[in-house]
Amino acid sequence: MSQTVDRALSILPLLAEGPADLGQVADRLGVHKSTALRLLRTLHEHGMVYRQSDQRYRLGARLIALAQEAMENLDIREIAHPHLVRLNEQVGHTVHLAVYEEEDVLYIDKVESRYPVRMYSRIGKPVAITVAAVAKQLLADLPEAERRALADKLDYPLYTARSTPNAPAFLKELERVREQGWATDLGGHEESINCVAAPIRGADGRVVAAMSVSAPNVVVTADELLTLLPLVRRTAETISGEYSGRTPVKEVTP
Amino acid sequence: MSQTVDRALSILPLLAEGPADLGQVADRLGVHKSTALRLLRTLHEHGMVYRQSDQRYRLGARLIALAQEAMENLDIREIAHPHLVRLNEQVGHTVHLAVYEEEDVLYIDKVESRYPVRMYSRIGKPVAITVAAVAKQLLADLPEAERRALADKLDYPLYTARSTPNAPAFLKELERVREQGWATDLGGHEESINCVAAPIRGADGRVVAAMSVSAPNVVVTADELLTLLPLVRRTAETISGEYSGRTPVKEVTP
DNA sequence: ATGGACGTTGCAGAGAGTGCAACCGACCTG
DNA sequence: CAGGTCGGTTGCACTCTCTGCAACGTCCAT
Repeated sequence: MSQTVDRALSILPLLAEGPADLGQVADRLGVHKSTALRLLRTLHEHGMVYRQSDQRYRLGARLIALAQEAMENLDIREIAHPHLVRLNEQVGHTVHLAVYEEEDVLYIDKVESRYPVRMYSRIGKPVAITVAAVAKQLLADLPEAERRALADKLDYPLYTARSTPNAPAFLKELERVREQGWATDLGGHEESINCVAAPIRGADGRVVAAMSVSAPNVVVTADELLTLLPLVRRTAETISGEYSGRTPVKEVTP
Repeated sequence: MSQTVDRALSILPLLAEGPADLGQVADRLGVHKSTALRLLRTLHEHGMVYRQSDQRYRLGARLIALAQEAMENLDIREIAHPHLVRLNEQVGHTVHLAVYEEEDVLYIDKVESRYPVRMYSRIGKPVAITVAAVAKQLLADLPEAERRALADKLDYPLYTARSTPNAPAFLKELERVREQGWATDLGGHEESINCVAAPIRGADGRVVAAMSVSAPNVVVTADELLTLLPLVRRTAETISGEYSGRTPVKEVTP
């Protein structure tokens, strides 16, 4: 809608790939160097990009700090956190909280496994959308049309032999998740890692977030992990209650 | 430098404070509603802001994902990580890695304590710049003029009785850190938490990052923590060597 | 020296962004 | 249910801002 801002913002994902110099930025934007320079300068003033010692640009600290604030302000995160911790204390495995937002699924909270073998993931990191249990859980709740459109648009990388192979399979899986009210990922992302996920719903019944418990095969088998499902669902249910205001929470004097 | 982009970027920190509606954004920017609308639309297209169900805007998922990528691409982080993990295995306490960048100090990596009592901090979070050991370590290396200018500009919140109270005290402290080559925070941020930090230097000798070990009083006393100093410094030294290319690291075929 | 690569600056022209005013729809209120 | 208000949205004419160009400066390698 706004050309200048559009161009400036296009620089960011470009720099996210790695540092680039003025010429490279100008080329990839398809604008004159002087134009790119002015845009970069403005981004720089706001701390969104940083000029490293070799004069090349990379993403800046303010961007990271902003993202941090953005996450801390998500109230679902605040409400869910203590419950995630408690669940982690009970089961010992890694617990994740994720949200869906306009074609992205992001982990927004994580409590680390107490076992030495841990799963790699990071808060803020986009989730493997076609296979992760939380992603399935979140997408399963989209309106039919949106779900189909998204499924068609996605890539289906074969992380493992059990990864979701294509759109029809994905849609079928989402349908199942929708009906049963929980989701799994059994080695679809990493051969040896299984997850079970449950939905967190707002007052209107829509899924606002999803949480999951993940554990590697070497610690518990998939079957053993599934026995935790009732506990996971109950936790999600508790969080839903608190989030939607059904459960009275302690008042905070302003 | 570029008015439009400048305005658009100014919206982000504003939304970081919490969700806002169109009118509020327009007011705080000092522009007409229609202008604010167009800016927000552009930001929205890039996923930098998100329109929640009550029509208000908040920061979007793409911003968080971008920041994530930005951090993963910091090569100091990549190099340091295994060493931080190893140190954590040896001492058990929380290990942090932080960088300074244009008036911000950020944690860019963290390995959690293995003790149940943990320190609150988060990757990407701006550090308490006037008291944290890593912050002192990083600022101590700034050129004299810049250090003074920054010290004057900062606020000196009294987190505890031992917090750095003002600019002169801070500068004196930085001077000491500079000379001794390590830094501490003994209850200056949180009454019961102590940290020791050491610098990581690039090939030119400049400090590029700082690392620290933090532990609460209830686990080890400040004196006990200080006995770990040689180990911390040695680790920092090893990372410096690898980062500056003095230590040959395994080649990666392109 | 000399050429090239890269970043930077000043300028004039034009295209993009701006504010205005009117519109729309939702929501209250009398 | 008419009338008011409030918030978001749209079309338009004006003009201010951004753009690309060309020239310049600097550094490096030849």
